[in-house]
Amino acid sequence: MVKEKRDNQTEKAILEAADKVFTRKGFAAARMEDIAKEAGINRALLHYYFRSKEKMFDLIFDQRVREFFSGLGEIIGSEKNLEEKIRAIIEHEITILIAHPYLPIFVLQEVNQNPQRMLEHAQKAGAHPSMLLKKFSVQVKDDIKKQIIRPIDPSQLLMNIMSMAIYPFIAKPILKTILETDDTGFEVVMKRRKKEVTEFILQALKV
Amino acid sequence: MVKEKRDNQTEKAILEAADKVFTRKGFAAARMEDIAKEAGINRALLHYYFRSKEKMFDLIFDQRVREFFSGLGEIIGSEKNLEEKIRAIIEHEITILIAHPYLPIFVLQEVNQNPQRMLEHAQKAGAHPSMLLKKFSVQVKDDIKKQIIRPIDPSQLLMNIMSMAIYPFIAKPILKTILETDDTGFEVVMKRRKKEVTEFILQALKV
DNA sequence: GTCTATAGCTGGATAGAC
DNA sequence: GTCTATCCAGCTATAGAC
Repeated sequence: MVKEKRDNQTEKAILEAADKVFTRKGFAAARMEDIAKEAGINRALLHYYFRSKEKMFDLIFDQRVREFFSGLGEIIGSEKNLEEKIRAIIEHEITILIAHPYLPIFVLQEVNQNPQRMLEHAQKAGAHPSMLLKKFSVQVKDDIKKQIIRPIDPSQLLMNIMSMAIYPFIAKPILKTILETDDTGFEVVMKRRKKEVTEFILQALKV
Repeated sequence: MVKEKRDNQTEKAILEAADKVFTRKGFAAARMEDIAKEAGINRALLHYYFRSKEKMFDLIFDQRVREFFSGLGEIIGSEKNLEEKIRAIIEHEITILIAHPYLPIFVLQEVNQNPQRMLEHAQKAGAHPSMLLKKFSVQVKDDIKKQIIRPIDPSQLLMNIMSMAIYPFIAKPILKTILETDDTGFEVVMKRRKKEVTEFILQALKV
């Protein structure tokens, strides 16, 4: 089967447009027309390149899930000590989310509607999520025993770390109101947040 | 204009069904047919009672936004000291969210798609959100000056509190996988979380 | 490879019988 | 007040010209 050669430029434009529209609106509210307009082409061409809305979405979603979980596995699996890992996770998560503020609400919204799908995507993406916690737990318990940190449930600690890094981006519109600021100001607050959250966690763990 | 008497039973059933479907799927993905089936009636009757999908949604959404912000204002406005307020906020938020786990993802998803709307609803609901932060800030700064707690940016502290209370419910499907548990187990973890998070925060604030 | 035109379906809303 | 039947807009997807 010979495949016709495609204009890479168009394909790329479509993917970018699809990403924009899907991440902002979610699957159900996104319209093929929106994507076409964003890409500067017409609807028919979308189908020519990607056949169906679902197929397009799966491509984007898969990529975004990887991004959402990216790095976390490597950091937890690395040889760093606990404090270094906490620093690295916060730094990594917030940096990614400043660049892609719509990422968590998009992924979590779709995951909530179809928990099944996430598992498939996560497995394709590599590491099984429950392994993350196991590795993390061992190290935390070890540090507790050595009295490097005070006693704490490792899963609760991991939840705390992820919560403080990710939630503000999900609540962004609310926070912009509360903080009386705009996108630029929000970004400044999030940058400052890296240091603030790290300190907060380390303080909470002191023996 | 005489209004015909309506069967309260049906209206209530519809509202319950609408709530279920809207909170699980969001506005765009929800179908009137889904709601009708859930309520054990047909589509036409939905329109008879609530005229349009949007009107139904607004009713539900308004109620849910109130619920989402409920209590927070009273707690922050109360005469409690900071530690008591932190304890009360965590207790209150997690208790509500155990009863309505879909609440945050629903509200935040819709708010992200239409930030305008939230402002209207929030104002109808009473207190303007930025006043919350101002009140909280005064108290935090005061406690810092008195050396009751260590120095910290009040908005970052408020974000930390809200993040740790709310985020796990948004990430519930992911957490269920990571923790290798089901709905019941998740609830147990969240109940334990009340104490864990409160301690975590108070530790982090120690001078 | 890209466009216009249109088929075909889904889902919100209304009319009208009971 | 509740149902069946139907309308109509909006959307995905395809056919076919260029």
